[in-house]
Amino acid sequence: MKEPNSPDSPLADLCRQRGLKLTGQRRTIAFVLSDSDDHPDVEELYRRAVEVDPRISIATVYRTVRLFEENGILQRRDFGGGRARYEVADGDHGDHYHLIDADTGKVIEFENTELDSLLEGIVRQMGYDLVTTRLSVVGRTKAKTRSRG
Amino acid sequence: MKEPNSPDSPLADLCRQRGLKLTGQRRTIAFVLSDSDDHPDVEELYRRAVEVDPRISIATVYRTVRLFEENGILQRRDFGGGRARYEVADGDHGDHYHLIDADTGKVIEFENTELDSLLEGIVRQMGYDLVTTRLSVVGRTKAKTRSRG
DNA sequence: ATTGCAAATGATAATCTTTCTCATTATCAC
DNA sequence: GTGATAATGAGAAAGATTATCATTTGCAAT
Ligand SMILES: [Mn+2]
Ligand SMILES: [Mn+2]
Ligand SMILES: [Zn+2]
Ligand SMILES: [Zn+2]
Repeated sequence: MKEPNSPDSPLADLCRQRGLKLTGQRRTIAFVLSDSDDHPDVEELYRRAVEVDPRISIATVYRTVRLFEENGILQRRDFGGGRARYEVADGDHGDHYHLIDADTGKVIEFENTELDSLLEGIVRQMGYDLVTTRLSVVGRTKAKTRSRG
Repeated sequence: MKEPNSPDSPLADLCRQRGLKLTGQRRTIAFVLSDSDDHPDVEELYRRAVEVDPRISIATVYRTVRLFEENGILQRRDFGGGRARYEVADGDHGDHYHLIDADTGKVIEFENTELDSLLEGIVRQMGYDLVTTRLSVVGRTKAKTRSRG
């Protein structure tokens, strides 16, 4: 019986560094995540993982994203669609915010240091240390022809 | 049979203004909401409503918050606890943001016009009109004695 | 390479929040 | 007050996530 091995990936290495047991399923999910540059939910991750290795269950995908999130490898996002979405907590990708197109649902990332420090300052002034910022803005394209699309 | 009538409230008036049928249950829920200055979830609203009028079901609370939200009377909030929370969309209360205490879960409201216009500007510069801002920050009190609390 | 054991997996049940169904009841314009 | 219409209550159903448990696997020590 041939075992479909996924190639190693940056996330698989991270897995080892954290002392997590590197199973075939985790290698596959790590590979899929490293290969993604969007914000898939668990169902979508499951679809992509099955392409690479059919011996995987959605329960394991749920377990693995939770594990990865607890270990700082993944970030969970809530764009309000009922299901959580995930992206790699990448050091060089950097912290960023999300603009969601109200009509298409498309997610556009942006960074803004002025926003970073403004939020820092507001929270500090209220006597707190900033732990997490949960921010997404919904917008509609200005010059969009509406009403007969 | 005596029918426990809730007093009218600002929200009950809004109900009428929008042409919504003003049932006893809606009057009760409107009263409870007008009486609240926090961010209750549906279960909590249900508890408060039953105090006023036991002839109410949680299904109706769910239906009513949805109706009120669709009519701009309520705002739905997501503070990440799994259930939606609600507060009155009050004109004079004004738009505001939320700081959540990481240790206690307490929700602290704040306004900041600089943040308002910065977000406006960022979104406009990306070619969009700002529709909704979903922002909450999690913070931890600076001078809190941790680790043996 | 084999063994052994703790940990992970797959399949599915359970949980949790929210919505839906449908028979009954209440609102409101007349 | 009557009647058409919409709202309600109770519970089923849906959708997302977590828990259960028998089986399999990774991996450290032999
Ligand atoms: Mn949510
Ligand atoms: Mn079910
Ligand atoms: Zn992102
Ligand atoms: Zn508020």
